[in-house]
Amino acid sequence: MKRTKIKDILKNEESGYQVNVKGWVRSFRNNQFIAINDGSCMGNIQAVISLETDPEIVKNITTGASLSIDGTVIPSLGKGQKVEIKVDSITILGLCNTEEFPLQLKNKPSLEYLREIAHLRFRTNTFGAVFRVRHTLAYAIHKFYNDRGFVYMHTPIVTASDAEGAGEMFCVTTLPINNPPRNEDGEVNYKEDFFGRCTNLTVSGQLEAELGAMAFSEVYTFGPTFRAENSNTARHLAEFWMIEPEVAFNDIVDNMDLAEDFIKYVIAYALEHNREDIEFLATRLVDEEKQKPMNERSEMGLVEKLEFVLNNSFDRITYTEAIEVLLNSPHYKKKKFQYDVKWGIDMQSEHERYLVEKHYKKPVIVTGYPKDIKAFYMRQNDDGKTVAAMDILVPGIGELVGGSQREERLDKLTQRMNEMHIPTDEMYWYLDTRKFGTVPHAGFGLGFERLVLFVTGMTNIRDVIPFPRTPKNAEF
RNA sequence: UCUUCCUUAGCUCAGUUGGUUAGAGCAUCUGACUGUUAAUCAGAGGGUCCCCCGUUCAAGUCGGGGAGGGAGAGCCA
Repeated sequence: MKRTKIKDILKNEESGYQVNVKGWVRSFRNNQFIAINDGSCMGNIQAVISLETDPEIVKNITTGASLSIDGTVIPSLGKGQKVEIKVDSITILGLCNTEEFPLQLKNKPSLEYLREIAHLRFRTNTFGAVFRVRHTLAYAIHKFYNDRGFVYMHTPIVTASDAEGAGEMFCVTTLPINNPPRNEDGEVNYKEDFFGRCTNLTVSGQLEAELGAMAFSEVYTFGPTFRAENSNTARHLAEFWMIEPEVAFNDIVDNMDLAEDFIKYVIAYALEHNREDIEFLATRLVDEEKQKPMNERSEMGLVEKLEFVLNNSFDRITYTEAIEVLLNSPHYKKKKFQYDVKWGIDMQSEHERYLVEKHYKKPVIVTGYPKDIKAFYMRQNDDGKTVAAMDILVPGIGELVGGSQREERLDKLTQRMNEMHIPTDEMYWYLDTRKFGTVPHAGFGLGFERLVLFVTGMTNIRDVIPFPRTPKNAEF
């Protein structure tokens, strides 16, 4: 018989038909009641076996074992579920030795412990929900851009471009690490390396995406990026996924509109299609926050927070206004900021958090940053001091999006590159876009895992990517 | 990389002023159980108290060093 997904049985609530179900045992009670989960949804189906079932089989129905069950869907005789399966025949597909199985669901294992058994943690309610939501968000991202006529562009993972200077990079080489070939001056001779030059894992697909935008008008990338920074925080990974749309003919305001529409679209899509998972994560969050003192708990539940974001427009302020808000804040006057506030600073997390969590209490888009704290490719404003950059700051996460209108004027761009000591000769291919039919254009980058954090209410980024890569950790 | 907290049974945690044989709940094992919902009931087994060095008659407990983890910070997405 063809397998039926548990999600479909639970959803249509009908009874009186034969099914085959396959999945893993979540619990087995009273020698009769098997709670089976196949990952298709949060819920388990209850399969009821007869007390005359072969004791050899009953013995092997243990938490974690995999089963195939044939039976009839009937209205449940007990409370707690509408339908259940009356089992006709049962096959153990894979045994699970309970003495060795490290996942004891009844103990509510900590997230930290589950991280150590990341290969098994998908079998918990929490991680099941997180990774179903992650999938839905990824799908919604492609759907959003596809529906708007964007071309999904695959930018390279291995790159020779180190121009952006967006942090430390991982070197990609096939040279022997102990004894690499060297030039006369003692430097490693990359001419003998696989690509004939020094190559790295990409830190961003933006520059390549700009090349695509100069032909397709609107493109986006969605792929892995790598940073070899020694950052040990709940918001950083060495390997993470980033979405980077790039749109020709867009200015900074179009860019903000796109980013806001995009974020709202994917949140709405997840709320619609993974309501049950998000509601479970919401109760999980409430439980977790019970450990915290009152003043550190969230004011809104997870679902309310997401709906609030959907139903309110993001506040849009300039960097200059943001600094004024900070300078006029009671927090500043009581000298509660650790870092000084004045025009020209690169705002610290404490400043961003104050703006977004205490002052505006919703997502905020900050534009017009000082040019000296931003990248070379951002378009210079007429004031000569600021650039058309935009960051979207979100409660609990900080910077979710960073983007800008790009500098499309060749002379201004090369001048800025020279000032910042970026080699224009190596970047000829990038500058060619400005030489041959340049147009105003804009784009942004959104860290996928930070989006997943926001939507799931999880607080550590290692818990929203299946196999996190962080300093000193690449197991599994 | 910095600050700070933590590390005791498979998991989550108690452990008093340094003092006999280190405890609990859950999990596991054995048995019971014809409607359970984190099933329940009875019994049993289970410890390199993170590692090293030191103080002491005596260290899970005190001191120093190291490792691992959490939270915050820097950098950023």
